[in-house]
Amino acid sequence: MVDWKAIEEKWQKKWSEEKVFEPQIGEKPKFYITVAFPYLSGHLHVGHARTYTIPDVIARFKRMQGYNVLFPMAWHITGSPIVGIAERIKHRDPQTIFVYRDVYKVPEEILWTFEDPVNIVKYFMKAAKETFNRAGFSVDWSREFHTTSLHPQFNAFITWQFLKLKEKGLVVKGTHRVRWDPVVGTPLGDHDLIEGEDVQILEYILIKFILEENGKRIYLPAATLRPETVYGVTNMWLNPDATYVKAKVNDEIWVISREAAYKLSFQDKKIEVLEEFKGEKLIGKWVKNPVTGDEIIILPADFVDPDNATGVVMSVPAHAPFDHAALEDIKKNTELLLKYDIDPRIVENISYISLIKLEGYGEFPAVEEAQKLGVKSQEDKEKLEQATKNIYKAEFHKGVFKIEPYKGVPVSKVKDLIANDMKEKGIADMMYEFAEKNVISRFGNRAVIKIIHDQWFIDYGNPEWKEKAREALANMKILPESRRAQFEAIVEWLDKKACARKVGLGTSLPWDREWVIESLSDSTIYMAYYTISRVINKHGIKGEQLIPELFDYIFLEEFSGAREEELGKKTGIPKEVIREMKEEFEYWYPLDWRCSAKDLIPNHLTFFIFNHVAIFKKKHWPRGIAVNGYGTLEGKKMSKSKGNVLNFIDAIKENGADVVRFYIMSLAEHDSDFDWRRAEVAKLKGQLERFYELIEQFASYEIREGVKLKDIDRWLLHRLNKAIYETTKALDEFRTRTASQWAFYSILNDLKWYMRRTEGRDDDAKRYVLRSLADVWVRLMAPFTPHICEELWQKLGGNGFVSLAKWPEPKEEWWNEELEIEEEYIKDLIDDIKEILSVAKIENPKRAYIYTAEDWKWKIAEIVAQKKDFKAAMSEAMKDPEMRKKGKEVANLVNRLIKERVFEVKRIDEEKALRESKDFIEKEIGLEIIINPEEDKGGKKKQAMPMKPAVFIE
RNA sequence: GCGGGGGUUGCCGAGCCUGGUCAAAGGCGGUGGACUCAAGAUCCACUCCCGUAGGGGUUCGAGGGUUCAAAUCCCUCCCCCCGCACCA
Repeated sequence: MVDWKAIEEKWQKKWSEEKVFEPQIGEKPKFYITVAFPYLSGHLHVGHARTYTIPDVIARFKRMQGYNVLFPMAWHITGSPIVGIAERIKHRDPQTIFVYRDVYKVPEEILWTFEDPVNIVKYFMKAAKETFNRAGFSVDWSREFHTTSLHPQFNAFITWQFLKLKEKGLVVKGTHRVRWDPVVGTPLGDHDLIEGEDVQILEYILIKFILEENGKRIYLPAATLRPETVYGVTNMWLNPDATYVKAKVNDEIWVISREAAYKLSFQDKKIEVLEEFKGEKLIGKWVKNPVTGDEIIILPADFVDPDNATGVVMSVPAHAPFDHAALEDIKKNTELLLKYDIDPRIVENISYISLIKLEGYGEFPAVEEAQKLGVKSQEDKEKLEQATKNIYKAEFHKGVFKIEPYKGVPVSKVKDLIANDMKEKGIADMMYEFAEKNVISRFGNRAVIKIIHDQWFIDYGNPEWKEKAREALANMKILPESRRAQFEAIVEWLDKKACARKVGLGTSLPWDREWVIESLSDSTIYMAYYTISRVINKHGIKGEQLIPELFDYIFLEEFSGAREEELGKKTGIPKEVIREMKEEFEYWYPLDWRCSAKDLIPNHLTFFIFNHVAIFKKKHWPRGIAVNGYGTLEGKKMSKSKGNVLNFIDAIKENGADVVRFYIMSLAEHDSDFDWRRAEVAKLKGQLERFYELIEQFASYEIREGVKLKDIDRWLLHRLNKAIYETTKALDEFRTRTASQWAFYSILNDLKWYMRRTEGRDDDAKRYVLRSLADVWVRLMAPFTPHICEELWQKLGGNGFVSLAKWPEPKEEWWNEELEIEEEYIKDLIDDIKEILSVAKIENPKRAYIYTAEDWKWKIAEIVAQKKDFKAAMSEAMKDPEMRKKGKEVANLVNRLIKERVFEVKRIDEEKALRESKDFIEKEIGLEIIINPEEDKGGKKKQAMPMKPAVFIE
């Protein structure tokens, strides 16, 4: 049995004592890799383990390749969730207590101290650090820090960052729409909602139809998502039973539903209700279309929902199935019309106005679609929904507008064009509305949409900035490369991003102290801070000493003794120390790799690019991003609220760090997800134990010089070379799964085969080969399973730490492609014979006769491989008089080889290979074999082809 | 709706970018065998269908197309997952 825990503790202690992972700047080429620091509202789980193990494996790999590697870590505690948790603990919220006591296993006496958010942060920072140490991460802890004003030095850095952004005009103030609790008076984030987290916010265009009343202008703002259809309005719809109001809206008089008046009061509208009445009051009146000037009649419609947008709807029956159905219904309903004193002939005479040319449809797509789906009346709501969806989609994507002045413009473009034109002329307004009704805050109130002012934004929409971000991205490596498209799309799409709020932990905006910089905005360039963090920690530099000018010098200016002198005086930091910081930054920057899980692509990782290009010189722009996928647990998504979580630390305690590391690395690659299965982990543990025992055994073998190797020995060394080559290639691209397959499984399988092939042998050659293999294998595995590899490296008598040992490289003299082909040849032959035995059901087989392809067949194969064409190959072959003698046979063979496209031929000595492996083949198939006898048994001889000998079994 | 990514043999998951060597890697599961007093572990074989000589047939979401040749390229359709911001 392997004592995982003892081995892990032993080596973790040694690494730490000897500061193996605390690089000093120097002459060696540097390699700087970071990973998104964790937000510490709880323990890390095995999904996180993936994100952090990848960069560690890469760091270890590059370190062994001779790079000076920096892999630092810090903690993110910015934001409101931790404050919210403290709040909920204080109020003894059962769900929160369940998560912290039962899922995260926080001891009771500590749990109650969590009423203070600072204690939560302290507890989980400590826990996370312990977890990372116990995972064997090669982190340089001398650079550790955490965010927010609780860390004055980092606070000073973020202050500097925001001053820079402000200076460049990239932080701006503006208005913004938010989900809002109208009772409590607070913005609502996703986690503040008990219902409706994913409800969209729609932007309705309000088109102000004009109602003349006693010579006064009153507006009926019809709400629509299709402003272009204003040209096809035939009538208006109001719900006769709903309550409407006449209200003073800013300086105009509007008629809207009572609900709309309430909602609009949050959207920059000063509302004063003058009068309330039922919709029926306006039925039968006439209003004027502000765009076309048409006079149209207001008709009654039950389907108009006063709780959606303004409750005022314009009717476009040619292009809106609902309007069409309702209009046809009402045409037949003379009784209803008479009730409102409307002359039925007026309605009868309403004619549809066609606006959009749509391929596959005639004048009135809505009418056709309704018919097609079998709509009988406006009561067929489901069918009408479907028809609306179909028409909307089709017209939007394929429709062409046909009314001047927009004739010929695609609907997808004309929509915004018309809306903007109307807004400019003051005949249209807009209104935000939820796509669904039930959006409920955690306080139990129905949310509204509010427009807030004075919000600070980072202006990612700035065109010059975008251009620089594009440039940086184009020059970066993205892994996997297939994610680049997403990055590009996000860069284009990003616009103003609110960067500060009034609650939570963080750094204050330097020019507006009541605002706290939010978490996605204070985590974009901290990789630069790591470079100087060691010096700051070492010399105990205080936050107030880190003045903006000092950061300017370190990060943005050229080396200057005079500046250092000057800044030394200003800050009280010795100028040598300032020089040290400057050197660290210049040495380590730019960052080589940024790692994170894929969920951060649309925000953090892209902000990371933007902020770097905004602040730093081009030579310091980041070089690469690698993203990874998530993890599930036994096929299910991990969810702490359901308790379905495996904490990283618990996984380590259960299985050992090396097992967990290797398991996670071997499961999935790049951005695909992995699934943690207990049974498989246990299996892997067994395999790694066997690995340990094998190496231990091989360690006792001496390497003797000058041993004579057999083919199969050299075969194994060749395969080992290949494993080295492929592992290295995979790790260069962060493909940990492929790498682990080559570094472990491939070698294990080859070793099994080798043992089978050499059963009974125990000689110097075998011992030499196995010992050589051990030496390589341990180093290939070291990035994945560093602890047991250190232990094994010691047993192998290696120098120093395996963590710092030289990464293996293929040995020129070990390559032997031919042997690999020969070995495949033997395997194939054994398979063939076994198949014959099973298919032919030969009774009592005694021996197998093997015939290899005659020399001329090889020659023909080589000619075909070269010529790749029947005629050319034949004429080449016929130059040889020997070949001419068997012209027909040659032609047949050439024909067949061409047909089968056997264009890659590497000649081996088949008979030699067979004789070398004769005993083995006989043992495997349980028959005597006779190689190339004189006699042509069973007339099979002629069937022999290159690489495929003929076989006859008797 | 917008944006990104997918649908592969019982399951998970490679391969598809650079068409042929793909019935399609690897793992899991399953079946049989070796070992063992036995179990476990380990090792070996098989695991789409058919087949008394190493072969043949039908597959890679659906339907078309390009090609001597397509899981791989093009078009159309269906289905699924993720993100859409002030939230870490």
